[in-house]
Amino acid sequence: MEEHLEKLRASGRKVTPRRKAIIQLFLQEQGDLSPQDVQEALSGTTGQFGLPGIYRNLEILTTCGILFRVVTYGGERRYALCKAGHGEGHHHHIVCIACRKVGKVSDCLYKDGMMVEGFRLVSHIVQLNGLCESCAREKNDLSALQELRQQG
Amino acid sequence: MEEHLEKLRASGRKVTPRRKAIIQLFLQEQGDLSPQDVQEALSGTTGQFGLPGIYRNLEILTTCGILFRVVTYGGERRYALCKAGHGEGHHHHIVCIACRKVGKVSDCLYKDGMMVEGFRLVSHIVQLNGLCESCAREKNDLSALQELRQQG
DNA sequence: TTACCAAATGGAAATCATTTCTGTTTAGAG
DNA sequence: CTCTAAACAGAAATGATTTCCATTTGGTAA
Repeated sequence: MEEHLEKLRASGRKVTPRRKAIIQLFLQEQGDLSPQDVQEALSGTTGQFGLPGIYRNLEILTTCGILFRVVTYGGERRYALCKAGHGEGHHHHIVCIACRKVGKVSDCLYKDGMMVEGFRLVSHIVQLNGLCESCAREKNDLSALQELRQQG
Repeated sequence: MEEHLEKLRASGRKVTPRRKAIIQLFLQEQGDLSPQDVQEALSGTTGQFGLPGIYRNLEILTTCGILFRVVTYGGERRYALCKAGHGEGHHHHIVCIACRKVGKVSDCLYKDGMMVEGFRLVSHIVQLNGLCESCAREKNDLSALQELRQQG
Protein backbone atom coordinates (compact mmCIF):
# COMPACT_ATOMS: atom_id res chain seq x y z
CA MET A 1 0.00 0.00 0.00
CA GLU A 2 2.66 2.49 1.04
CA GLU A 3 4.47 2.15 -2.28
CA HIS A 4 1.25 3.09 -4.03
CA LEU A 5 0.66 6.13 -1.87
CA GLU A 6 4.21 7.11 -2.66
CA LYS A 7 3.37 7.12 -6.38
CA LEU A 8 0.41 9.37 -5.62
CA ARG A 9 2.54 11.85 -3.71
CA ALA A 10 5.29 11.72 -6.30
CA SER A 11 2.89 12.97 -8.93
CA GLY A 12 1.68 15.81 -6.74
CA ARG A 13 -1.67 14.25 -5.88
CA LYS A 14 -3.29 14.19 -2.51
CA VAL A 15 -3.73 11.06 -0.46
CA THR A 16 -7.41 10.93 0.38
CA PRO A 17 -9.62 8.34 2.07
CA ARG A 18 -11.35 7.68 -1.25
CA ARG A 19 -8.14 6.87 -3.02
CA LYS A 20 -6.90 4.72 -0.21
CA ALA A 21 -10.19 2.84 -0.28
CA ILE A 22 -9.88 2.22 -4.01
CA ILE A 23 -6.29 1.04 -3.77
CA GLN A 24 -7.22 -1.14 -0.82
CA LEU A 25 -9.99 -2.70 -2.87
CA PHE A 26 -7.69 -3.55 -5.74
CA LEU A 27 -5.18 -5.03 -3.31
CA GLN A 28 -7.89 -7.30 -1.92
CA GLU A 29 -9.53 -8.26 -5.18
CA GLN A 30 -6.36 -8.94 -7.13
CA GLY A 31 -8.31 -9.03 -10.40
CA ASP A 32 -9.45 -6.28 -12.73
CA LEU A 33 -12.54 -4.20 -11.93
CA SER A 34 -14.93 -1.96 -13.82
CA PRO A 35 -15.97 1.41 -12.37
CA GLN A 36 -19.31 -0.21 -11.54
CA ASP A 37 -17.56 -3.05 -9.72
CA VAL A 38 -15.68 -0.49 -7.67
CA GLN A 39 -18.84 1.35 -6.78
CA GLU A 40 -20.62 -1.80 -5.67
CA ALA A 41 -17.67 -2.94 -3.63
CA LEU A 42 -17.24 0.39 -1.89
CA SER A 43 -20.88 1.25 -1.35
CA GLY A 44 -21.74 1.04 2.27
CA THR A 45 -18.13 0.94 3.41
CA THR A 46 -17.45 4.63 3.41
CA GLY A 47 -20.95 5.94 2.89
CA GLN A 48 -21.93 6.68 -0.69
CA PHE A 49 -19.42 6.72 -3.46
CA GLY A 50 -20.55 8.42 -6.63
CA LEU A 51 -19.59 7.06 -10.02
CA PRO A 52 -18.24 10.39 -11.25
CA GLY A 53 -15.71 10.38 -8.44
CA ILE A 54 -14.79 6.81 -9.23
CA TYR A 55 -14.18 7.58 -12.89
CA ARG A 56 -12.07 10.56 -11.93
CA ASN A 57 -10.02 8.65 -9.43
CA LEU A 58 -9.49 5.57 -11.56
CA GLU A 59 -8.15 7.83 -14.27
CA ILE A 60 -5.91 9.71 -11.85
CA LEU A 61 -4.59 6.53 -10.29
CA THR A 62 -3.83 5.30 -13.79
CA THR A 63 -1.93 8.47 -14.59
CA CYS A 64 0.13 7.97 -11.45
CA GLY A 65 1.05 4.45 -12.51
CA ILE A 66 -0.83 2.82 -9.66
CA LEU A 67 -3.45 1.23 -11.88
CA PHE A 68 -3.45 0.37 -15.56
CA ARG A 69 -6.31 0.01 -17.94
CA VAL A 70 -6.77 -3.54 -19.15
CA VAL A 71 -7.01 -3.81 -22.92
CA THR A 72 -10.01 -5.80 -24.19
CA TYR A 73 -11.40 -6.46 -27.63
CA GLY A 74 -14.76 -4.99 -26.73
CA GLY A 75 -13.22 -1.87 -25.26
CA GLU A 76 -14.87 -2.37 -21.88
CA ARG A 77 -13.38 -0.23 -19.16
CA ARG A 78 -11.50 -2.30 -16.62
CA TYR A 79 -8.60 -1.46 -14.37
CA ALA A 80 -6.09 -3.46 -12.40
CA LEU A 81 -3.14 -2.81 -10.12
CA CYS A 82 0.00 -2.06 -12.08
CA LYS A 83 2.87 -4.33 -11.18
CA ALA A 84 5.64 -2.02 -12.27
CA GLY A 85 7.72 -0.30 -9.63
CA HIS A 86 8.05 3.44 -9.37
CA GLY A 87 9.59 4.96 -12.46
CA GLU A 88 9.80 1.73 -14.44
CA GLY A 89 9.40 2.26 -18.13
CA HIS A 90 7.55 0.54 -20.93
CA HIS A 91 5.93 -2.72 -19.97
CA HIS A 92 2.81 -4.82 -20.44
CA HIS A 93 0.78 -7.09 -18.20
CA ILE A 94 -0.31 -10.67 -18.33
CA VAL A 95 -3.48 -11.68 -16.54
CA CYS A 96 -4.32 -15.15 -15.27
CA ILE A 97 -7.69 -16.10 -16.73
CA ALA A 98 -8.40 -18.34 -13.75
CA CYS A 99 -7.39 -16.42 -10.63
CA ARG A 100 -6.97 -12.98 -12.29
CA LYS A 101 -3.48 -12.59 -10.89
CA VAL A 102 -1.51 -9.97 -12.80
CA GLY A 103 2.08 -10.35 -13.92
CA LYS A 104 4.46 -7.81 -15.36
CA VAL A 105 5.95 -8.34 -18.81
CA SER A 106 8.94 -6.06 -18.93
CA ASP A 107 10.71 -7.56 -21.89
CA CYS A 108 8.10 -7.66 -24.61
CA LEU A 109 8.88 -9.65 -27.73
CA TYR A 110 8.02 -6.60 -29.78
CA LYS A 111 10.43 -3.68 -29.59
CA ASP A 112 9.68 -0.30 -31.08
CA GLY A 113 12.03 0.25 -33.98
CA MET A 114 12.04 -3.36 -35.14
CA MET A 115 10.71 -4.37 -38.54
CA VAL A 116 7.43 -6.27 -38.75
CA GLU A 117 5.94 -7.25 -42.09
CA GLY A 118 7.67 -4.41 -43.83
CA PHE A 119 6.64 -1.81 -41.25
CA ARG A 120 8.97 -0.11 -38.80
CA LEU A 121 7.33 -0.51 -35.40
CA VAL A 122 6.61 2.77 -33.62
CA SER A 123 4.29 1.69 -30.83
CA HIS A 124 2.35 -1.36 -29.83
CA ILE A 125 -0.43 -2.50 -27.57
CA VAL A 126 -0.08 -5.93 -26.03
CA GLN A 127 -2.37 -7.63 -23.59
CA LEU A 128 -1.65 -11.21 -22.63
CA ASN A 129 -3.96 -13.69 -20.98
CA GLY A 130 -2.72 -16.94 -19.58
CA LEU A 131 -2.58 -19.33 -16.71
CA CYS A 132 -0.30 -18.56 -13.81
CA GLU A 133 1.91 -21.32 -12.51
CA SER A 134 -0.36 -22.45 -9.70
CA CYS A 135 -3.53 -22.36 -11.79
CA ALA A 136 -1.82 -24.22 -14.63
CA ARG A 137 -0.72 -26.92 -12.20
CA GLU A 138 -4.21 -27.18 -10.78
CA LYS A 139 -5.78 -27.74 -14.17
CA ASN A 140 -2.98 -29.39 -16.03
CA ASP A 141 -5.17 -31.76 -17.98
CA LEU A 142 -5.33 -30.81 -21.61
CA SER A 143 -9.08 -30.57 -21.76
CA ALA A 144 -9.12 -27.85 -19.16
CA LEU A 145 -6.47 -25.95 -21.01
CA GLN A 146 -8.46 -26.43 -24.18
CA GLU A 147 -11.58 -25.00 -22.59
CA LEU A 148 -9.78 -22.08 -21.12
CA ARG A 149 -8.33 -21.32 -24.49
CA GLN A 150 -11.83 -20.62 -25.80
CA GLN A 151 -12.55 -17.80 -23.42
CA GLY A 152 -9.95 -15.46 -24.84
CA MET B 1 -14.54 -5.52 -53.52
CA GLU B 2 -15.74 -8.80 -54.95
CA GLU B 3 -13.67 -10.79 -52.48
CA HIS B 4 -15.38 -8.94 -49.65
CA LEU B 5 -18.85 -9.57 -51.00
CA GLU B 6 -17.86 -13.21 -51.23
CA LYS B 7 -17.16 -13.24 -47.50
CA LEU B 8 -20.61 -11.77 -46.91
CA ARG B 9 -22.31 -14.44 -48.98
CA ALA B 10 -20.21 -17.19 -47.46
CA SER B 11 -21.58 -16.33 -44.04
CA GLY B 12 -25.17 -16.35 -45.26
CA ARG B 13 -25.61 -12.58 -45.25
CA LYS B 14 -27.26 -10.53 -47.91
CA VAL B 15 -25.42 -8.15 -50.16
CA THR B 16 -27.19 -4.84 -49.78
CA PRO B 17 -26.50 -1.34 -51.07
CA ARG B 18 -25.75 -0.22 -47.53
CA ARG B 19 -23.12 -2.83 -47.02
CA LYS B 20 -21.56 -2.21 -50.37
CA ALA B 21 -21.42 1.50 -49.56
CA ILE B 22 -19.68 0.82 -46.27
CA ILE B 23 -17.15 -1.52 -47.83
CA GLN B 24 -16.59 0.95 -50.63
CA LEU B 25 -15.92 3.67 -48.09
CA PHE B 26 -13.32 1.61 -46.27
CA LEU B 27 -11.66 0.75 -49.58
CA GLN B 28 -11.38 4.45 -50.37
CA GLU B 29 -10.34 5.66 -46.96
CA GLN B 30 -7.78 2.98 -46.27
CA GLY B 31 -7.62 4.01 -42.61
CA ASP B 32 -9.75 3.11 -39.63
CA LEU B 33 -13.10 4.75 -39.03
CA SER B 34 -15.50 5.23 -36.14
CA PRO B 35 -19.24 4.65 -36.63
CA GLN B 36 -19.63 8.43 -36.60
CA ASP B 37 -17.00 8.80 -39.30
CA VAL B 38 -18.91 6.32 -41.42
CA GLN B 39 -22.15 8.19 -40.96
CA GLU B 40 -20.62 11.52 -41.92
CA ALA B 41 -18.93 10.06 -44.95
CA LEU B 42 -22.06 8.33 -46.18
CA SER B 43 -24.58 11.02 -45.40
CA GLY B 44 -25.86 12.56 -48.56
CA THR B 45 -24.50 9.82 -50.75
CA THR B 46 -27.31 7.33 -50.43
CA GLY B 47 -29.85 9.48 -48.62
CA GLN B 48 -29.87 9.17 -44.86
CA PHE B 49 -27.93 6.53 -43.08
CA GLY B 50 -28.91 5.99 -39.46
CA LEU B 51 -26.33 5.23 -36.81
CA PRO B 52 -28.18 2.15 -35.55
CA GLY B 53 -27.85 0.60 -38.99
CA ILE B 54 -24.20 1.51 -39.10
CA TYR B 55 -23.50 -0.10 -35.76
CA ARG B 56 -25.34 -3.21 -36.85
CA ASN B 57 -23.54 -3.45 -40.15
CA LEU B 58 -20.08 -2.73 -38.80
CA GLU B 59 -20.60 -5.54 -36.35
CA ILE B 60 -21.90 -7.90 -39.02
CA LEU B 61 -19.07 -7.07 -41.40
CA THR B 62 -16.66 -7.77 -38.58
CA THR B 63 -18.26 -11.13 -37.92
CA CYS B 64 -17.82 -11.98 -41.59
CA GLY B 65 -14.14 -11.13 -41.45
CA ILE B 66 -14.45 -8.16 -43.77
CA LEU B 67 -13.62 -5.60 -41.12
CA PHE B 68 -11.81 -5.87 -37.82
CA ARG B 69 -12.06 -3.77 -34.74
CA VAL B 70 -8.92 -1.79 -34.06
CA VAL B 71 -7.63 -2.12 -30.51
CA THR B 72 -6.96 1.18 -28.74
CA TYR B 73 -5.94 2.08 -25.22
CA GLY B 74 -8.97 4.25 -24.71
CA GLY B 75 -11.36 1.60 -26.00
CA GLU B 76 -12.74 3.85 -28.73
CA ARG B 77 -14.68 1.99 -31.38
CA ARG B 78 -12.86 1.99 -34.69
CA TYR B 79 -12.92 -0.41 -37.58
CA ALA B 80 -10.70 -1.09 -40.56
CA LEU B 81 -10.62 -3.45 -43.51
CA CYS B 82 -9.26 -6.85 -42.56
CA LYS B 83 -6.32 -7.91 -44.68
CA ALA B 84 -6.70 -11.62 -44.14
CA GLY B 85 -8.00 -13.74 -47.00
CA HIS B 86 -11.11 -15.87 -46.72
CA GLY B 87 -10.80 -18.51 -44.03
CA GLU B 88 -7.39 -17.44 -42.77
CA GLY B 89 -6.91 -18.06 -39.11
CA HIS B 90 -5.45 -16.16 -36.18
CA HIS B 91 -3.69 -12.95 -37.14
CA HIS B 92 -3.17 -9.34 -36.09
CA HIS B 93 -2.84 -6.08 -37.95
CA ILE B 94 -0.25 -3.36 -38.13
CA VAL B 95 -1.35 0.14 -39.02
CA CYS B 96 0.81 2.83 -40.56
CA ILE B 97 0.58 5.89 -38.35
CA ALA B 98 1.24 8.18 -41.31
CA CYS B 99 -0.90 6.91 -44.19
CA ARG B 100 -3.11 4.52 -42.16
CA LYS B 101 -2.32 1.63 -44.45
CA VAL B 102 -3.06 -1.71 -42.80
CA GLY B 103 -0.82 -4.74 -42.94
CA LYS B 104 -1.46 -8.30 -41.86
CA VAL B 105 0.69 -9.91 -39.19
CA SER B 106 0.13 -13.61 -39.60
CA ASP B 107 3.08 -14.88 -37.64
CA CYS B 108 2.86 -13.12 -34.32
CA LEU B 109 5.84 -13.33 -32.01
CA TYR B 110 3.50 -14.51 -29.26
CA LYS B 111 2.06 -17.99 -29.65
CA ASP B 112 -0.65 -19.34 -27.41
CA GLY B 113 0.81 -22.13 -25.33
CA MET B 114 4.20 -20.52 -24.90
CA MET B 115 5.52 -19.50 -21.48
CA VAL B 116 5.75 -15.80 -20.63
CA GLU B 117 6.93 -14.63 -17.21
CA GLY B 118 5.82 -17.88 -15.62
CA PHE B 119 2.39 -17.84 -17.24
CA ARG B 120 1.22 -20.22 -19.94
CA LEU B 121 -0.19 -18.04 -22.69
CA VAL B 122 -3.82 -18.77 -23.54
CA SER B 123 -4.77 -15.77 -25.64
CA HIS B 124 -3.37 -12.42 -26.54
CA ILE B 125 -4.35 -9.09 -28.01
CA VAL B 126 -1.79 -7.35 -30.15
CA GLN B 127 -2.12 -4.10 -32.03
CA LEU B 128 0.92 -2.73 -33.79
CA ASN B 129 1.49 0.77 -35.07
CA GLY B 130 4.35 1.63 -37.34
CA LEU B 131 5.54 3.23 -40.51
CA CYS B 132 5.02 1.43 -43.78
CA GLU B 133 7.90 1.22 -46.17
CA SER B 134 6.99 4.19 -48.30
CA CYS B 135 6.16 6.44 -45.37
CA ALA B 136 9.35 5.43 -43.60
CA ARG B 137 11.37 6.30 -46.68
CA GLU B 138 9.61 9.62 -47.01
CA LYS B 139 10.43 10.63 -43.45
CA ASN B 140 13.64 8.76 -42.86
CA ASP B 141 15.26 11.47 -40.83
CA LEU B 142 15.49 10.52 -37.22
CA SER B 143 13.66 13.55 -35.91
CA ALA B 144 10.54 12.66 -37.85
CA LEU B 145 10.67 9.14 -36.55
CA GLN B 146 11.14 10.51 -33.09
CA GLU B 147 8.09 12.72 -33.39
CA LEU B 148 5.96 9.96 -34.76
CA ARG B 149 6.97 7.79 -31.89
CA GLN B 150 5.23 10.18 -29.50
CA GLN B 151 1.81 9.74 -30.99
CA GLY B 152 1.47 6.12 -30.05
C1' DT C 1 -1.14 24.44 15.90
C1' DT C 2 -3.89 27.27 12.69
C1' DA C 3 -4.97 29.41 8.37
C1' DC C 4 -5.13 28.98 3.73
C1' DC C 5 -5.86 27.41 -0.99
C1' DA C 6 -5.55 24.30 -4.63
C1' DA C 7 -7.27 19.97 -5.12
C1' DA C 8 -10.78 16.70 -4.19
C1' DT C 9 -15.51 15.57 -3.27
C1' DG C 10 -20.67 14.55 -4.00
C1' DG C 11 -24.39 14.48 -6.60
C1' DA C 12 -27.50 16.38 -9.98
C1' DA C 13 -27.76 17.07 -14.61
C1' DA C 14 -26.01 17.00 -19.27
C1' DT C 15 -24.01 14.55 -22.85
C1' DC C 16 -22.85 11.06 -25.82
C1' DA C 17 -22.43 6.43 -27.52
C1' DT C 18 -24.94 2.30 -28.14
C1' DT C 19 -29.01 -0.72 -28.18
C1' DT C 20 -33.76 -1.82 -28.57
C1' DC C 21 -38.04 -1.63 -30.73
C1' DT C 22 -41.48 -1.34 -34.50
C1' DG C 23 -43.31 -1.13 -38.66
C1' DT C 24 -41.72 -1.15 -43.58
C1' DT C 25 -38.84 -2.60 -47.34
C1' DT C 26 -35.88 -5.67 -49.93
C1' DA C 27 -32.50 -9.41 -51.46
C1' DG C 28 -32.43 -13.47 -53.27
C1' DA C 29 -34.15 -18.35 -53.21
C1' DG C 30 -37.57 -21.12 -55.39
C1' DC D 1 -42.96 -13.44 -60.04
C1' DT D 2 -43.75 -14.63 -55.18
C1' DC D 3 -42.55 -15.15 -50.76
C1' DT D 4 -39.97 -14.90 -46.50
C1' DA D 5 -36.27 -14.06 -43.65
C1' DA D 6 -33.21 -10.55 -43.30
C1' DA D 7 -32.25 -5.76 -43.57
C1' DC D 8 -33.81 -1.23 -43.21
C1' DA D 9 -35.00 3.70 -41.00
C1' DG D 10 -35.84 6.24 -37.36
C1' DA D 11 -37.75 7.14 -32.81
C1' DA D 12 -37.04 6.14 -28.32
C1' DA D 13 -34.80 3.84 -24.47
C1' DT D 14 -30.80 2.76 -22.20
C1' DG D 15 -26.47 3.14 -20.08
C1' DA D 16 -21.97 4.73 -19.66
C1' DT D 17 -19.23 8.80 -19.09
C1' DT D 18 -18.51 13.75 -18.42
C1' DT D 19 -19.54 18.26 -16.86
C1' DC D 20 -20.74 21.45 -13.49
C1' DC D 21 -20.87 23.70 -9.14
C1' DA D 22 -21.22 24.34 -4.44
C1' DT D 23 -18.85 22.26 -0.44
C1' DT D 24 -15.15 20.02 1.94
C1' DT D 25 -10.43 18.64 2.84
C1' DG D 26 -5.28 17.43 2.62
C1' DG D 27 -1.20 19.19 3.32
C1' DT D 28 1.94 23.21 3.17
C1' DA D 29 3.59 27.39 5.32
C1' DA D 30 3.16 30.71 8.88
